[in-house]
Amino acid sequence: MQLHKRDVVDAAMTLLDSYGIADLTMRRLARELKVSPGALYWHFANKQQLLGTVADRILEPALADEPPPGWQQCVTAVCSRLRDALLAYTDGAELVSASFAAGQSRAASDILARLTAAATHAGVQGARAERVAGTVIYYVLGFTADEQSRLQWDAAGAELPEEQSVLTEDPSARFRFGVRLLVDGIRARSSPQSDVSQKIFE
Amino acid sequence: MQLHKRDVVDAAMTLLDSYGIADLTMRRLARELKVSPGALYWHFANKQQLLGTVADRILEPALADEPPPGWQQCVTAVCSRLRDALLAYTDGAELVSASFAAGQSRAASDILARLTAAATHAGVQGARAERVAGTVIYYVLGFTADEQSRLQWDAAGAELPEEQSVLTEDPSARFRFGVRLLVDGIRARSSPQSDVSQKIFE
DNA sequence: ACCTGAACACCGTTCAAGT
DNA sequence: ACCTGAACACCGTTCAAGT
Repeated sequence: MQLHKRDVVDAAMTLLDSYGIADLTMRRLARELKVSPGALYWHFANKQQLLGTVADRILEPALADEPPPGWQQCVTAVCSRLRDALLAYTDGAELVSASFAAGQSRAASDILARLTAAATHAGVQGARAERVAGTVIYYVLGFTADEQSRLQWDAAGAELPEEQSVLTEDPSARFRFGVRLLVDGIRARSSPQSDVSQKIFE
Repeated sequence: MQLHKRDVVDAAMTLLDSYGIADLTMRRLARELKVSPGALYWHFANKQQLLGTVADRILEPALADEPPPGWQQCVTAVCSRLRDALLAYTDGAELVSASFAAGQSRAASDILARLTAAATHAGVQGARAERVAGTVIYYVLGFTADEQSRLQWDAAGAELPEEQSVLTEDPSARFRFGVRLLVDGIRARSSPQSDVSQKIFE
């Protein structure tokens, strides 16, 4: 029977979670679907576009329900749901990072929009709210990609060197710590009159 | 005459800056050096290791002189020198991000160490200082990779859509804004008695 | 409209064999 | 010690031709 976009993305998700991003190739995907490689190019313009669609699916659960009211709770919730969604698939963070950077994921843009709204609600003026949202996203993607690569390196055997132990212990706590750092920063940004750095840097 | 590690890295830097990371392949590099592809594997274990060495060279200017005293000035200086170093080569941010994530760049670790020292100096306790340093690095790499990709997309023709204009205007100011956000966060973290979020989140 | 088959122009890595 | 040549097992993408 006919090949649909949905089937392609389903197969891509399975491939990704089973073997990782390096094995998510157009040829491998075609083989799994028992079609010729060229068939995929009827449904997707190129690999980047396909990966963008995969990214959207990974991020779906992170967008499932409305974020809570109150900008701090909103930022915290959006970040932790984003991280959870990324961790749910092998190499999820790496794939979404790439698609976000390439501007190929609608879902990623939606998440950015929620963070921007939260920053505005926190009292950050106009265009600055977008910058705040960007800063937060960079952190979550960077942190989670790092966490996930260590996790997988770890799972694939081998004791960790002493030195790295502090970096792998309680990632959730380390993550929340960074989020709070950003929230504290936003609070300081949003009320310039109480902000010492204004004098120093501007 | 003999092929030395130095020559390989020199050629790699030229290739990177002229054609970007996608064209920095082992085979292309070998062709440029007029050797067989296999020759490179006498000097480097694999491509990842070679890219790590390239990352170290990109970061060299960022480590050239000691950071200023005073933790805020130190964080600000390390961040802006890091960004400058990354922007000096085509796809520099992307390459260094990958090598940093893979733990293949000594220079990247050195920069992390400087930020950790600054955080400690700011009064952040023990292991938390490393987390702060990580948060800052994720931001700088994420921001700069994004900035650079927009720059290059831009340079390669095509007017930008209205919507994206706010994201491309004055990147240096946007960058400093994010750094200040982090600095403000660090200040709040370092003096918990004056930190409202302690009550809310802990 | 949707897909096959085959081609094009590449990859990273290995390794016997040469000097 | 250092490098060649050739092979192995792949890539993404295109496109005439088929149904």
